Amino acid sequence: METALRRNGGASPVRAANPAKVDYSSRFVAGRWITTKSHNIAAQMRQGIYMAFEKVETKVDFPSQERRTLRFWDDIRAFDRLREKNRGKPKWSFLDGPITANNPMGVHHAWGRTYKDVFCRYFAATGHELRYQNGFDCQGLWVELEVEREFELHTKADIEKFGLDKFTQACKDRVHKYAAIQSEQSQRLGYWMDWDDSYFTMSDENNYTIWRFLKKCHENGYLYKGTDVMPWSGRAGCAYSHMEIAEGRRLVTHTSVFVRFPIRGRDNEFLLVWTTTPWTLTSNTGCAVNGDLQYVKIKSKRDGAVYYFAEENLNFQRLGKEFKEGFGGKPWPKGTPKLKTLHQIFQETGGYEVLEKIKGSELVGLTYDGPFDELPAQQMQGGHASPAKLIPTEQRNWPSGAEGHRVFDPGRTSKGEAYVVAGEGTGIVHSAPGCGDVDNAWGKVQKLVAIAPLDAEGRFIDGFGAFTGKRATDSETVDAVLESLKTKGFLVAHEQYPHIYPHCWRTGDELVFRLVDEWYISMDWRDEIKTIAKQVNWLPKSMRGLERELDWLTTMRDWMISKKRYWGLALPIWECPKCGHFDVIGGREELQERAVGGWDEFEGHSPHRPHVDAVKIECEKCQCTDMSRIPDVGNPWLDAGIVAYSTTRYNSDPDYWDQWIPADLITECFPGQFRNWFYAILAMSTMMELGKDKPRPPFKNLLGHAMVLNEERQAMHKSDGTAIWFEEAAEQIGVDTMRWMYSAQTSTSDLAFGTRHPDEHITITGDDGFELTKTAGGLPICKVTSTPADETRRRVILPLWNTYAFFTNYARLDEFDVAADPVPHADRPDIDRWILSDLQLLIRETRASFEAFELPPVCGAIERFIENLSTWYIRRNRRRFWRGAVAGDTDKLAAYQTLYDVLVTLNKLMAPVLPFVTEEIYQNLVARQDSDAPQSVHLCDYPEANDTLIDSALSDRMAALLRIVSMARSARASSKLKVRQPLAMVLVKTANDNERQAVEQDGFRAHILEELNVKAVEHRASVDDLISQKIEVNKRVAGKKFGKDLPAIIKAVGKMDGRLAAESLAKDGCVDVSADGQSFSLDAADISIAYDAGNDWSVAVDGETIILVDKRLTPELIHEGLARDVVRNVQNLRKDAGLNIEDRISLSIVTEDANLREAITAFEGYIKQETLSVELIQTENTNASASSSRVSIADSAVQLTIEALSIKA
RNA sequence: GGGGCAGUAGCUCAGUGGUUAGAGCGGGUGCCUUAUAAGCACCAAGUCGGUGGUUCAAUUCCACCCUGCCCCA
Repeated sequence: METALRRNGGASPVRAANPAKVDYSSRFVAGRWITTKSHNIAAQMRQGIYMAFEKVETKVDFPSQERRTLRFWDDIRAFDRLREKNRGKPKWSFLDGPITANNPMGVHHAWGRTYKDVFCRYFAATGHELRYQNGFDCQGLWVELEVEREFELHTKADIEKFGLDKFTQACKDRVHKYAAIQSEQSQRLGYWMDWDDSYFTMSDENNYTIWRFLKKCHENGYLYKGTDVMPWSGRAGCAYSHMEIAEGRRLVTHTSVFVRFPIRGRDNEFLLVWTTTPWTLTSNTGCAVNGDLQYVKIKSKRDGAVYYFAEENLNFQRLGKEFKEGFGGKPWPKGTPKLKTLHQIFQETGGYEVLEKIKGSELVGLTYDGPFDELPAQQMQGGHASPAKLIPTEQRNWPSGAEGHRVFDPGRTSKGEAYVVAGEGTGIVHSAPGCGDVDNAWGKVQKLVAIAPLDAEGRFIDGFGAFTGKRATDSETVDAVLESLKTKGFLVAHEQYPHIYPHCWRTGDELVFRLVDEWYISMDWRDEIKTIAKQVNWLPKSMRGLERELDWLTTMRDWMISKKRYWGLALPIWECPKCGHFDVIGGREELQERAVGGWDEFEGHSPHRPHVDAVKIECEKCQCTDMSRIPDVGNPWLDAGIVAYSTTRYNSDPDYWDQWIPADLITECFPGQFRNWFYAILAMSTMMELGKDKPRPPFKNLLGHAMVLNEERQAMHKSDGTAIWFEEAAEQIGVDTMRWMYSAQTSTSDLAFGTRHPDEHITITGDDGFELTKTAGGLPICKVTSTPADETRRRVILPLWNTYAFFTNYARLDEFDVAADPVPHADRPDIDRWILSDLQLLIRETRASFEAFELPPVCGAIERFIENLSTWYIRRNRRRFWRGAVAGDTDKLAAYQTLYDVLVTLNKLMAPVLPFVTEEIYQNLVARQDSDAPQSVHLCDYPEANDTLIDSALSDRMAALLRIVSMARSARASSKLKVRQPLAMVLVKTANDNERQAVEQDGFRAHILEELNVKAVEHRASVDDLISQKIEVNKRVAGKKFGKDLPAIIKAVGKMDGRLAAESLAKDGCVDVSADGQSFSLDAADISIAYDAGNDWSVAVDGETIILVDKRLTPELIHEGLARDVVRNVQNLRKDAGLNIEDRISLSIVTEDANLREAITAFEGYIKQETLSVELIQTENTNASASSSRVSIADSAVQLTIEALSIKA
């Protein structure tokens, strides 16, 4: 049952926090968020007021508007209605990867959550029933560590004193607290989920389904207990799996030592050994050499001691490259000296001589005195460990460490590479099977005992003399080891050695290596997982996800699933204290059946420590009734890996599971997940399917995305205050903008989101009375800047909004009726049919990209469309909207109907990505006009392309027109005549039929005339009679080629006929010139062709297209240009005076420039019409008023005065 | 040490065995505006990481090397 998933701890705090039931803003009234009465359209819609378009302001506080839209959705129960609408329709299954419920959301969480919401909205809009189940990841060390911090618990002993019951309850409480906060924040993002039905990985259902999985592993023989030397954190008190240590590698400097081991049976001869972890020398039992390697035998002059080590190491500059270049971007630590070569070390101590060179194989079999043979641990047969059972039975009669020290050759790896090589060390490797994983493996083969020196806290156990009780990683311990080595004559040299060393990724503790028993799942079934992985469509393609996952599956070791901690999955492994037999329990019922004690104590509790630990079962082998659960908890990736089964009622309702799995989509941030969630869910699902006829993958499509960085492209960290909290970004940037940023970003590229300014504490306020000074985590709100967000707003949100505002505000004035009979499509002008055609293409493209789970092309196509709409369609058609109302003006009606349809459809196309602003637009454009329309844009069907409206020939012609206009603008610009100055003529030598039609067809030509402010445009087959071509030498390129001959070549080229040269270049690709009696061939790189149209024409050339603009001015043209200057200045004045666009004015103009006065008189009608002037008075009196302005037109002083009249248009 | 990916303009990145290698941002200059905190046009000395090789032709294919990131050891 799904409900079982949130039964934990009885109460359901998420329900209580759910704003779908509680007024969104009221939660924050106490001290922070305050909401005033709504002014937006959505608010009016709630009251059922239908009327003409609401006036649209062009300056909008988008975050405030978003908050009001959230309330609107609550009020109309928009999400519930969407689910009702789609109930019973074909299923589309999204499976959520659980978010760690341990802290409030940061801005980086919003990327994946945007993807999730966008696809769910799209597939809902295309008529699918969805499961809207969000998930919280609850169990694991990260929660424990936060709880430890909260209650100031420093060690595992502290926790046990505190009480496991209390401790795990505190962990549950923390998870519930942050799950509630994250739910809240997600809703602010516009994430539509069933927030009452979130799953929690700590739920009974989730844990028992993992039990079932583990039992299946056991039944197949894949579960085993092993001992291994694992990276271990003394602070956290647990081993780290190989999956985890990668997270915490840091550059640190350790004291490394050169130590000499006296060879037994030889006088004054030593093995030279080197290590960066001197404390492990206490547990040395062997030395590894490479039998094929050349070794050297030298004699130190100081004391006559003889040393053996690899020949290559004598002069090897250790870390030479790192000293110069640093460690992968991290510089060599300051103050750490350059490392010495062995040659230097021996020279500095009196010099040495090389006695002979020998093969490594000659060293094999030598025995030696170890550096700490006096310790009891070194003298114990079979080695030493605590607890003693860590020593495998077969080893218990092996000779003690001190007795057994021996030189051996470990040979080669499975890939055929030698284990021991010369280089950083000495070619003789100190081996401590109790302190290293490779050493441990060698020891088993060589019969060298393991001495495991450390306890759970990383301290020396009994048997280590003065070291017992000391922490291995403390610097005093290192000093004590050095002192002891020195006293006993073992120390040759020590140094500061920088290297990348693993650390505990949570506590920062230096990891040590410790012999432990842990539980593993064998990976002998990795091929089965690969088969499942291959059934998944890994996206984006360029992530090469399948390859990366298969790579991991090939190389990964057995999966260590145990952790010696408290808060997590109780591993269902019961072990017999008498005979060592273990069994795995597959569920609660099975446990109850097998229980022979402790059930009462467990009954009524979730399967967590400590209560589940009380249950005892009977051993099938020895019939004792004392089998107890192992104290370990599970690896947290087990928790997240089972959700394809635990959240879909696999155990209780197989039909339900069958309908929803495989899921259509999962999507997560990919770095790390190939070996974490992606791996865990694939592996666990494979096991659950094992033995079925048709094993199914848990999901069909996997969409990954990269990481969020700060604007300097560096990782954001909570610790240094650079991580941006969700609400800081949401309320400063607006979530629509954020969602677009994430959706438009190439999925595989990290997003340089923005910068948090940790020292700039601010209060965010909104025009809805909103006030926010603290984050959900109680921290001060800091200023966030974001260039990509500003860019997105400028490029997408504002053009959309302003286009909408343009339409709406004119439609209001004109009382445009959306229900009017449509002007037949065939009767609409070219430009209308063009934008409608492009709109259909846009619909096709967005649908196709959504279906392919590719958001960047959706956003890219929409951005291009908005740009065309805003900078071409609207700009070209403005006058159709400005015209006064005339009965039967179908052209104007066509313009309104076209733009209306475009906006309404575009708005629906964008709704999944920008749910807020599209809702606002929809309410005004559609819902307000039509009481039968769906109440929300998110209840509308996604647009479908009308193929009959697609006219590709028209699109091609429009593209040709745009190219011609762009080129002509360029020609005009080079003429230095501003566009306000009308010109007589533009000539176009066209390159193809589309261009020719664009020039000659009325519907297109008119745009050229207006756009360029010219009186005529003509097509010409040739313009050779008007322009000349000039060839010039590209001196930089040609100079390198011709050297000293260049001056003569330049001279010769200057005399050439430009047209012939150009023809030659076009035909042969070169131009031949003779200079100084020599012949040179110039190619295209050596020369450039300039077009010179003389003084009368200005020219632009691109490929075959040539455009000429007539620069000759007549007095009439000059007058018209002046008149347009006047109009422009009056319009500015109108704007400054705050007049409405429809207000009439009285205009008076004072100037002494006779030419200007003449122009004004000649174009009086035009000026009055354009400026809505009822009267135009030219006087010589200066009558300054508020709406008066002195301007300069054609270098003459002019005073313009306007006065608003109360006459309406 | 092994494997993978990447290295192209100040920045972020497209792209290609074949004319003069592109886009956006940033910078500069000019223009336009009765929707737009906008917009438009133009301007730019790029060793296409390096060295060899294949080829008529290499930024593109091959080899080696350097650098960065990721994975594994």
